[in-house]
Amino acid sequence: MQNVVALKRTNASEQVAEAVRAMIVDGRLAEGERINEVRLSTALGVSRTPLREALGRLAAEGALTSAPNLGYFVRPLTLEEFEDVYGLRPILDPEALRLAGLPSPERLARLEALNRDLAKARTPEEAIALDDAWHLELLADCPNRLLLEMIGNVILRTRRYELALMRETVNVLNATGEHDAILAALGASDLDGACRALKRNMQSGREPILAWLSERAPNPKADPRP
Amino acid sequence: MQNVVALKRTNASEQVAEAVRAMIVDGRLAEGERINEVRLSTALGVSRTPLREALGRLAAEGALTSAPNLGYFVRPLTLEEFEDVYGLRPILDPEALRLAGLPSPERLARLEALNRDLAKARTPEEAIALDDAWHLELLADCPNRLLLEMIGNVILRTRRYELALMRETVNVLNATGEHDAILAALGASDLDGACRALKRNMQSGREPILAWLSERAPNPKADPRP
DNA sequence: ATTCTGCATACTGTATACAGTATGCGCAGC
DNA sequence: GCTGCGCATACTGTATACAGTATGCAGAAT
Repeated sequence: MQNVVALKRTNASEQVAEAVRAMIVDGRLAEGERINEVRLSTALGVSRTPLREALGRLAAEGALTSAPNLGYFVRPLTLEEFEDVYGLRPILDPEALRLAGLPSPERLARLEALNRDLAKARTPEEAIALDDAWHLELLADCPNRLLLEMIGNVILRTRRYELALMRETVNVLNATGEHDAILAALGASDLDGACRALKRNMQSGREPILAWLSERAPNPKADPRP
Repeated sequence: MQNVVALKRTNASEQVAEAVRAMIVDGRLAEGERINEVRLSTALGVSRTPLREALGRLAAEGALTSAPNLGYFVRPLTLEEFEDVYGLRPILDPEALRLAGLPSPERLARLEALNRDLAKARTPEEAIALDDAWHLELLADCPNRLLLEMIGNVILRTRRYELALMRETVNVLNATGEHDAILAALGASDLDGACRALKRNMQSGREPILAWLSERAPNPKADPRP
């Protein structure tokens, strides 16, 4: 693992966790797939020990599931997890915004710039990354770091669903209008209105994914064991 | 936490994680204490590998912190974490109750019984355990299991603070009245009123701990490195 | 042809060995 | 006496070895 840029971080398992997390959210590890520890560890250039520690952390985060004597599996995309994960953001995000308070002019300008970039995004990956960045920027002043951490985790879990939908159906995320509404309220110093608009924004992404999920019936070729 | 039923416990690291988690919340491992992996693993009768996997999970849960090349430390009780953790429950719990809806008569009866037991509790440990059980029972019908899991984790993190306060000052938790108010609203089918009362209940425990925390200045004898 | 049984194989779970880094103490130098 | 350097020690981070369990296949029995 010495080929990784700078060894500022002495910790291999941390880097491995990051790498595997990325492989999961962008689909290089398919949903339901069983993790072969030997293959994956050699592919990453580390031994099984740090890989397993990383897998354990990812399981705690919800990206993986584990089955005794079978090992780890990439968590399948299910209606149940989707309902849970998407049900949380309309709760968490508005509260975080309320705690963050009205944004500074600089932050407001960055939010508007990000939103313009989002309108110009062409690939699903780009659009989702910019949308996520916009929301994290919106909440950056929230003093409750634990709440922010939870939101970050929830964002990662939603990303898999959004990516899967956008790749299978050419549905392009169009949240710039909703973002504008939030920014307008913030510009008018209407924090409460912004929270309400944010809540609506967090609920609106739900329907298309829900429809797609419930119509694709059983999981494609995923190992359904966990 | 997420393994509610666990049919077959073949897994050592899981049991180790549970054991160490208990040692942390009830104070057998002091706040800020550095974890000696060799000592702890032999004390638990396992090797370092499963212990380390457990420690990694506990770090992900927030019970431990890790420092490169120094290992794991029991997370110290800090004002910052306290504000974060206690700030979350007034957000999460009422939303979970709203999703759970009005309780069945059986659940209502169990809640009243638990509350009577709580009124008779004599030790801090007993009172806290009953209070936690009451809240989990209140929210048991919440369909969002992920939200429940988060609340469970937050409860564990608050428990350390409540225990520490009650052991150092003879302050006895007295939440039965607030619980009664919630139950009264639920009995009158006033879900919204119950949610508001629950929010107040979640905020009221804050002040005494806050006062105690800010007056005890620097950490007692804890290693402040992490 | 089908089903059951036993074996070979592959992979996980755990223990242990080894290397690299932080830490504390003693000793030299001032 | 005080400070700085260097070595000894202890502990973490990682690799590897070993044991136990699940899985798939082949061959026998029906």
